[in-house]
Amino acid sequence: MSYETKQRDILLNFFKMNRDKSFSASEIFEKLKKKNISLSAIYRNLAELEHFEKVRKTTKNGSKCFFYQFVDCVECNGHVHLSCTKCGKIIHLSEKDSQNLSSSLLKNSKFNLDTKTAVLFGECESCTKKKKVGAEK
Amino acid sequence: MSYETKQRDILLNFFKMNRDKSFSASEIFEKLKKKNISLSAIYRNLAELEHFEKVRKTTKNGSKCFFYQFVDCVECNGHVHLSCTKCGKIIHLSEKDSQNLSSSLLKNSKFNLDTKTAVLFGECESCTKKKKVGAEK
DNA sequence: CTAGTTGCAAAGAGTTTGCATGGCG
DNA sequence: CGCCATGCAAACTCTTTGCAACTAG
Repeated sequence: MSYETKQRDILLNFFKMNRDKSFSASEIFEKLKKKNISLSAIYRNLAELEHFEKVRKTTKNGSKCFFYQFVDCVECNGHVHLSCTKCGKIIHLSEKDSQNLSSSLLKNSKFNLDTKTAVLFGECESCTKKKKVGAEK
Repeated sequence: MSYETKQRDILLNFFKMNRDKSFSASEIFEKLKKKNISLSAIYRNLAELEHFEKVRKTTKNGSKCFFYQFVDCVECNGHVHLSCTKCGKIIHLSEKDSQNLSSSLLKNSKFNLDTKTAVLFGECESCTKKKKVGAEK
């Protein structure tokens, strides 16, 4: 990661404008189509950014492709992330809650949670609300 | 799922002999090579078994393929699973711990954890021990 | 100018599907 | 016998890679 290219900027800007969401490579490609950045440039830059821990690569249950989320801060490595399977929103579990989770797993199940990569899937508050509203009709 | 075929039996037996582990389709294919079951039969039966909730399809961070684990009991739908990224072992978090986790996420982050599909990655007890032994050399 | 980066197209992995054949009931 | 499942190969999707052209420093 030595040159500052147009494509790298485009991609980083995209992530900065879309904090707390995760995207697949092709979603990014679609959304940046007008800006002329090739899919392979996206993949290569994502790999770079992942290597330098600016972006995290995650899997989403059921989906066959990878999702990428911006890791804004160093602290992101210290806490677990929640990911809404409906809208893709990322929720940062507080450091305290992450540690509680991690230590209770260690204590009760002798299991070393990998907080760097752990992602819990579910439904966020607003999507749960939406669903209820829909059901009331 | 109406006929009871040789291949279906082979696959189910394989899972029954390997409880608490998860496998990719090609791993299963390799291990059952001698028994003559085609990859596509494996995929099709896995899909069937998943549909009837006998098998759960999960993703493993970093790996590009799906992993399948046997869902032995109905209760498997009520608790969260831990998966060791080193040896593939599946640990069933107790119902109580699962509920604690789920309800604390709901309370603190307004997040509805999907316990049916949630899988936490990390390292199990024996793999953690092995690592330490290796380091002591 | 030199080395890193891009775009394109081809190659790869994992998974799915179409179709003729074969086996369960 | 009729229908479902199998095996094979081809198709598909997502991702990676090789290479020549391009560009930042």
